[in-house]
Amino acid sequence: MDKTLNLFIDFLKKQNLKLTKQREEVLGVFLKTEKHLTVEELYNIIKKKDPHIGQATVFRTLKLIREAGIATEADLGDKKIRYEHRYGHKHHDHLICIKCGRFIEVVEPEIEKLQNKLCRDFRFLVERHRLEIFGVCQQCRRKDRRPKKR
Amino acid sequence: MDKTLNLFIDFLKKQNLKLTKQREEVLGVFLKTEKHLTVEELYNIIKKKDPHIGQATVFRTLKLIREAGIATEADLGDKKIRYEHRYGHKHHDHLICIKCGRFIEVVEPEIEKLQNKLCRDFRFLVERHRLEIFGVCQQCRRKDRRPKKR
DNA sequence: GTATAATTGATTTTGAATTTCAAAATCAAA
DNA sequence: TTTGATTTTGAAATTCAAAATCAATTATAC
Repeated sequence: MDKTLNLFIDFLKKQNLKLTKQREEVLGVFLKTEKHLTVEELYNIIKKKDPHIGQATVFRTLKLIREAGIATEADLGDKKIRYEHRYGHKHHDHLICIKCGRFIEVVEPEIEKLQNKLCRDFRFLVERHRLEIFGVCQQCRRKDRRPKKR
Repeated sequence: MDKTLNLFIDFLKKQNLKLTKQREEVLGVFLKTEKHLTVEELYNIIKKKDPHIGQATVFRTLKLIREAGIATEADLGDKKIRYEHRYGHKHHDHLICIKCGRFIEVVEPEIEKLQNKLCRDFRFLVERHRLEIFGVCQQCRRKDRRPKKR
């Protein structure tokens, strides 16, 4: 947490930006919340602690947090931009259930390796990547197989 | 092309929907255009041939085309939904340049295999997946290295 | 043909993302 | 301190693609 905060402070300094209490609070709550949050969701959480904070501040700070490399955007199928932080999480991909919206975080180092190789072949300098696999999760498949008795 | 049209007709029948000349035209132009199109872009192309067509029709038809499995959504970084058709294209992933927006279509069968294995391990029934790698393409890297002479 | 059900397209509405701008806060220099 | 330049904030407005609405039109089964 403090390590991540310092990372953020360093980033802000580099950009000639200041660490304000709002920015610190947005980062703090964001890191504490283990969810893939939209701007609005995070805003609603923070509003409870500090009713004076504005949506625009949350929006802007979340953007800074992403630029600082502390968060990544995730797309879980709805149209909203979701942010997930990396504090306590390594890079991972997503299996996303199209029935229930549930998602599973997965890592397959072999896939990562092959991706990097692929990019080298194209002389392509990777910054980040995103792999989303859409389908039906185990629970929903079971439900489909055994529909409600009547 | 005709094969794809038949696919679409079958899909429509299954849903109790009708094949209209508008729907046929939208599909036809969409398949002919080798681009990752937004609704608006496709609308503008079709409008030239048939000025009476409405944007809503293109929007709705594109959605049907996707539901029929003929197109997939692609996300090239801007916020707009882009559609790409599969006619003459196998499944592929994208390398997307964050400098110039250019993208490269790539396939790595080993990655596909590993993805499928991963899903089997999680008893996850794959419908589709999307892999986007963001970074800097070869051309832009060259430019960065040799900035304009002065 | 007629009934009925779906489709169309101009238009409006929605909603998330983003911008605007005046007020407030920050901070270095006087 | 006080000042002045600069940044930040937050309420509100704007933007713009996506989606919904609805009366008029069209396709299809009967």
